[in-house]
Amino acid sequence: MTTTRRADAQRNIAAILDAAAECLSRNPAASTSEIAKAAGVGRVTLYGHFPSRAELIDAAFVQAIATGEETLGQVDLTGDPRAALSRLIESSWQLVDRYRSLLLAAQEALPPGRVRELHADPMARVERLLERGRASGDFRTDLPTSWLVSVMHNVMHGAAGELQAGRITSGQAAPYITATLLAAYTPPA
Amino acid sequence: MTTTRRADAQRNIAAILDAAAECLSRNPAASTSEIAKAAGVGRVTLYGHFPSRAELIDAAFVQAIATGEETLGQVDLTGDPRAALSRLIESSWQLVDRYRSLLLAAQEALPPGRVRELHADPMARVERLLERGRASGDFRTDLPTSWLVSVMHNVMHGAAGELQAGRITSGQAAPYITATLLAAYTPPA
DNA sequence: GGTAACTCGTACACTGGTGTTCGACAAGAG
DNA sequence: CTCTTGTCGAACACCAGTGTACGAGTTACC
Repeated sequence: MTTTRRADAQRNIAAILDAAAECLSRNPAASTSEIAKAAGVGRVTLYGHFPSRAELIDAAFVQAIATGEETLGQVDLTGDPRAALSRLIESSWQLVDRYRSLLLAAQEALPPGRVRELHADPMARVERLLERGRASGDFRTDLPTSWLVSVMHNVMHGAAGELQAGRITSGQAAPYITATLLAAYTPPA
Repeated sequence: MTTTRRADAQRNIAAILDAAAECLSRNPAASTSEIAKAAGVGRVTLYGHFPSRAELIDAAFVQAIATGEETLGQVDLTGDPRAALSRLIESSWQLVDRYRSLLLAAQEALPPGRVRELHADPMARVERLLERGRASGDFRTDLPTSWLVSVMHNVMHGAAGELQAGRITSGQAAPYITATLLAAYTPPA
C-alpha cells in the first residue's frame, strides 16, 4: 500500500519522526515549525505527510513505544521474580527517562485514553511478571496488580523529574527505584 | 498598605482567587475570561487586581498552600512514626486530590523552582517526620530522605490520576497509598 | 528523458489567548 | 454629598500557532 512511496519521501518521514521525538523530548510544546526545521524539511512537507500536529505526535509516540518494546523484549523475565523485576526496571528506566516529555506531549495532544491504549503492550509485560511473583508469594497480593503497576509508573516518572532537577544523578536513579519498588511490593508481615 | 482598599474590591479579589482555584482545578489551562466569569466579574477588573495570568495563578497557589497548611498543622505527628505517617498521608491525600490540577497549572505558568519554593513548608513537615522515623529505626536509611519525600509525592499524584480515570474509588486511595508507602519505607532485611 | 511524485518558500486565513485603553457608570468612605 | 476608588463592556493591538493554497522548482523512478 505505502510501498508506492518514493525513496526520498520515506527518508523525510523518518527524519520528521526522529526530529519530532527529539524536539518533543526537549520541549513537549514544540511547534510544527521547530520540528520541521530540526528534520531539515519545510513545514509544508511535514503537513504533506501528517495531516495534523496531533497525528504527528501519535506517530512519533507509536514509534517510541515500538523501539522500546524491542529493547524490553530482550529482558530475561524468568527465574526469581524479584531479580527479574530488577532487570525489567533497569531497562524500563532508560526508556522512561528518554521519552518522558514525549509522553507529556502525547498526553495533552491526544484524545484521552489513547496514550494508555498505546501502552498496553509494555503494561501487560509488567503485569505478567507481577502476577507470577504474586502467585509464588514473592509479591504482595493485598493490593490490586493495576495499582502496583501504577506505582511503578509514577515512581519512575518521579525519578526522571528528580534527575532533570539535578537532585539525583543518573547513576543513582535505577538503584533507588529498584530498592523502593522491591520494598513496596514485599508482602506485609 | 493594602488596608486602603475599598470593601467591594477586597470581596472581588477573594472571589477571583476562589474562582481561579476552582476553574484551574477543573482545567489547568483555564483562561482569564473563564476565571473572571466564574468570579462574577469583568475581565478588566481581574487585570486591575492581578497584573498577569501568572501572578494570578501564583496568588491562587499561595492561598491553596496556606489553607492546606492550616489543615496539616492539626495532624498529630507524635508517637509511633508509622502511625503518624498514616495520619499525615490521610490528610495530605485530601489536599493533593483537590489541588492536583491547580498544581499542574502552576508548574507550567510559574518560573521553574517557584512551585517547589512554595512547597517548602509542607515538605519540611514530611521531612521532619521521616527523619524522626529514621532515627528510631522505623524507616529505612539506605535511601536519602529527599528521595523518600519525592516517592510519597509521586505516589499520591499517581493515585489522584487513577481516581480521576475511575480505576480506583475515592475510598480506596488513602489505604492503598498508606500500605504502599509504609512498605516502601520499611528498612530492608 | 519524460513523467509523476515530491519539495520548497511565501503568503494567507483563522483561531484563541493576553494585556491595554477608553469613557461611562456605580459604590464605598469620610 | 462629594470625591475617590473601583467596575464594566466593548474595542483594540498583538502574538504565536495551526492548517491551506499556490506555483515554481527538484528528484526519484522506469
